[in-house]
Amino acid sequence: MDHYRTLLDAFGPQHWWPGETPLEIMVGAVLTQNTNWANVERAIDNLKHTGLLDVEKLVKFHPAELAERIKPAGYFNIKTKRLQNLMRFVWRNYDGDLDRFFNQSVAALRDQLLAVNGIGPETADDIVLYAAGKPSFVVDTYTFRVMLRHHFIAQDDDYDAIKAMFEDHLTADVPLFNEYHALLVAVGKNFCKPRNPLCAQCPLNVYEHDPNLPEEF
DNA sequence: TGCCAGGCCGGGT
DNA sequence: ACCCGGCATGGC
Repeated sequence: MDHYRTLLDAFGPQHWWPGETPLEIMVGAVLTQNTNWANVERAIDNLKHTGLLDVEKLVKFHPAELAERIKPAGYFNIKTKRLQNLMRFVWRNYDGDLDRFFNQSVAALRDQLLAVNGIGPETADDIVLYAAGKPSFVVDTYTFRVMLRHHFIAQDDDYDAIKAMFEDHLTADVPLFNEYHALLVAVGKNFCKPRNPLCAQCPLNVYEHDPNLPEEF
């Protein structure tokens, strides 16, 4: 918790998620899988400007045409399938009504998301936290790297173990989970880079970088 | 120019 | 139960 305070003081509020509506956030969560956010924004802009940011339209749009729109985000064929899988789930089970979809417990919502092919733990948590506004802590590669570099986790700790570490030590507060994850990404981008750790300048400079870690960590 | 970016799935051991 | 290749664009 004091680390949270340290990061907030160092970086300031991050104002995540960088998307406006719940639907836009869901789309962004799928498109950003292993992908630079700048590329995702181009893809989302293409969808916006052609009026495709709509559950029913995304379900019914021709896959090849949709793939063309989201091309800048990379992996466009597989992401077309994943996006349409997700939209089809909401369309069939909730008539495309996101408020109804989100109106259930965190655990139930997360489980439903995970059952959609193409939605893994991070994408599910992105959607639960940032689109639905429910407290589910998000773990991503930045989180993993920052935590490992600071010896807060072991190299073989899995997603759920890391997620549990945060959730066990924090109150289930949406603005806190929101900001904390965004701040960890800021640390990762600025100081905990692979092959180029800038530990000495990092606000979390509480350790000596371990040269025995694999370079990508 | 090669490496990287807010993962996940499916097939092979 | 792991492990690994595949998926693809744009920026530095």
